[in-house]
Amino acid sequence: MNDTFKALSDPTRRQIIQLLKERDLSAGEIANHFSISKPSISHHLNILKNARLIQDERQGQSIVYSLNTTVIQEALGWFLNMIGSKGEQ
Amino acid sequence: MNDTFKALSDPTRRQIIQLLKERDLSAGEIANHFSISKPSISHHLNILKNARLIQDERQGQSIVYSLNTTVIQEALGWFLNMIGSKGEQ
DNA sequence: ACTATATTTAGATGTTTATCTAAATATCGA
DNA sequence: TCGATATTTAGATAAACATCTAAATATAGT
Repeated sequence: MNDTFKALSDPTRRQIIQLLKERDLSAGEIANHFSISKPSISHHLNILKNARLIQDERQGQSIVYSLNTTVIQEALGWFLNMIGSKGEQ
Repeated sequence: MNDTFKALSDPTRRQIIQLLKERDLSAGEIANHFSISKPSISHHLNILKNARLIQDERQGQSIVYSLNTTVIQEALGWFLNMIGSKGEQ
């Protein structure tokens, strides 16, 4: 759970997740949306992957990333719990 | 929004929010739940306050903190959007 | 006004993090 | 197998962050 929140604490990584919400993208396609270097994007992708927020699959020369909504749902649960009635859970 | 996620990325701060979900607490009462120093807790409270996740009110010698669920609801919205159907919004 | 209690501010320190460039690895097509 | 393309790994650096102790501020009660 901590890995999830840590991963989501960076704006670049949240934007990557938003991009992947639209459609699966290769590492290069993701990098093209940003003005930071490819190695930096690769680093962010790795953090998201370790948090299991995204998954990757090689397709020929490219590595294609996709969203894992399961983990996002878990984080959503945390927020729902915080908003639930006092003392509940 | 970034302040919200940054604030929630620390486990101590998430725990503080969970404590305040149960009931309002003074800074000292909050600090008693942790093994870190009072100034460190004060620092965390300040970060949560700047993110508007909590609010404070002086009551005599104490300063009592309470949750602001409005901002939590905004963050919840981000997650709901991520889970919504592809391309939506 | 003085003392005790509650909390924050100031300043220092070690760790983590985001970023970069350069080099390494992997795949594809000719 | 060679050259081009795609991505990651390695190593360095500067900024951000969590924590500490000591000192400052604020309130309350006597």
